[in-house]
Amino acid sequence: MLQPYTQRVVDIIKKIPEGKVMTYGQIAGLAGSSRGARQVVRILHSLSSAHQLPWHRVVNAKGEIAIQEDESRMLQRHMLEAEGVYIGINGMIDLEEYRHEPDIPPDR
DNA sequence: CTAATGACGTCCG
DNA sequence: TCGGACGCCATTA
Repeated sequence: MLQPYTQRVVDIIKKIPEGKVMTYGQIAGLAGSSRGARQVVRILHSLSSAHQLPWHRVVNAKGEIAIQEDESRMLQRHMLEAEGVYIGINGMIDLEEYRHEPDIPPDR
């Protein structure tokens, strides 16, 4: 069993639809800790492969791909473009257009 | 109990 | 506008 907070983060990430993205801070807030972005990072590191998580739909607050490692960074970019998410010349995604807004409000 | 981790966010010069 | 310092915090060791 996963810890409660971890479980909520996982559930939220799994609900991000194709062609949309969410930021770390946004996910953390919906899970109950608006400043828990770093937990989301840890979760992606430890559970992305085991839980069928669409990790590529998670980007930082600026709309950039957060990962530094080149291989995975390009992979993520391709995955997003394949879903119709256009990434600008500076590596920026237009959050106004692609950010996923769940109907459920943040509980904290 | 403390220390470390981490693909972040925000403030300030 | 940009980069660096610092804050943050659930979870694990």
